[in-house]
Amino acid sequence: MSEINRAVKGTGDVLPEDSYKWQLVEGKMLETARLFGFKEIRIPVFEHTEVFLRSVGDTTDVVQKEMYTFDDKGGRSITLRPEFTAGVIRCAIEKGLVNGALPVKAAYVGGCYRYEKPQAGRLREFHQFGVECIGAAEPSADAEVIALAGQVLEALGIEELSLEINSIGCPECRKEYEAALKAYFLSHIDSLCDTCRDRLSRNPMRILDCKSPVCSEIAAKAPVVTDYLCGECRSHFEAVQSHLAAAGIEFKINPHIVRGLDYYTRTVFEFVSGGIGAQSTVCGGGRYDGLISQMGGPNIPSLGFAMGIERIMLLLEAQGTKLPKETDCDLYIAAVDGKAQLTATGLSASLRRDGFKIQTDICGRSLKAQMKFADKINADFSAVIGESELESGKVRLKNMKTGEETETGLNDISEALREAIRSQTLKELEDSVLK
RNA sequence: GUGGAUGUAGCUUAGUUGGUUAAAGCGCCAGUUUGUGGCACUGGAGACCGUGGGUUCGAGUCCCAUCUUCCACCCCA
Repeated sequence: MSEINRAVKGTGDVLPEDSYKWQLVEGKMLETARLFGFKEIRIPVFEHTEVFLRSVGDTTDVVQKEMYTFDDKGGRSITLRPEFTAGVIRCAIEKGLVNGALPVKAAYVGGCYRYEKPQAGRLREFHQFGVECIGAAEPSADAEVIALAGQVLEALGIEELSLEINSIGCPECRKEYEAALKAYFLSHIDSLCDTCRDRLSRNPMRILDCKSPVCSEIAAKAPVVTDYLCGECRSHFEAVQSHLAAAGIEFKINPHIVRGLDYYTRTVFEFVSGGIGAQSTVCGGGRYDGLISQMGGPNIPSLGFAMGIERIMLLLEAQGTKLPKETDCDLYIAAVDGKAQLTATGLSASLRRDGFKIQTDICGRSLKAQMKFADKINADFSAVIGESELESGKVRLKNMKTGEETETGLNDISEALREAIRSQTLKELEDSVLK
């Protein structure tokens, strides 16, 4: 296949038959966010490159090797968003939200772009749902944001996830910790793997979650962040835990959680799953108190999380979760000849205005083929228009599941259809209750 | 970016030690006597065998390169 009929590497399509799943999942996410007071924000897919350099951090992998950056025709350096936080914060500062009533609670859904080597659960265009809670410093805010993430995952029916939390302190206490960590790993430098030796100078905290058996054995005895937290950070972390307990949320403290974006401070957390291979983090987030001032805004705190929608889809798939699907077609109107088709066109138009999902033949097929098609698209009811119907002014509504037919006037079809749908759904409801 | 695997009709696959017009199931379209779906039967369309080179009288089958997808690492959602 040539380029013209091949999707770009690491991108995917959502087909018409599958889009309802995405609508359902995204709808559930935003709906749950609203329960917590988070309203949807929509920001551009691209920003000035500087926005990401300043926020995500210019030493991170995301910025150094994964951004889609280009110059536009006006000579501006533009980057496709690799994540949402930077853009949301930019918007909040630019539009003055940070000077208004706090906290600002914003939720988002949309595509992100990272030049990565694709594999299952990791794409070049992927989609995130997430929230930003701006201007809330209290530990209860951390707990609320974590609770929201948890409730979204619960509402989607995702099973067997574990919540892991950690505190990586403020810039002050982290400095001390990193020094201690460096000293510790330096004493074991001969045993560390190559990548970890490299990490020692750049970001020693990353060694903590190295998968190599030797490194993780060394890491297990390494100094623990939480022992180096300053008084304020320590009591903040403890209070977060109390609030999580009060909200009835189970969690595990994992001192090895390290987030790869520079802006994180204090609380960091992940929801991790076992079932979808190496890309096990379904949701990640935390606090970033310095980010807004770092981006030229006032000195106010902020926090949030993001979850990968494709990974959630993978989980739902792996669990075998059946997402409820609405009917695609209330009534299929079949026509036996050209004259009848004209009537069918008129009838379709008027019934659609009444809010029904109507399909009729637009391929010039035989009656039999039309019925087959009605069956294929799962039409709930069908009706045939032909000479006798045109003469008598009456049609029979056929229930495609039971085969039952009810006669009605051509002019009363709207009411008859409404009634037929109602009694059918009632019947199905009874059946499901009896079961 | 590093390592490993994969690639045959829309989908799932078969294809013998390289040998004539590349199979099957599902799906799609049409028909089984004229106005009714699901079942069955019959027929049809649909594949430059991922792509480009090479070896050979001859390659889906062998070699090289390249791309895709997948797996692990890296990183992250």
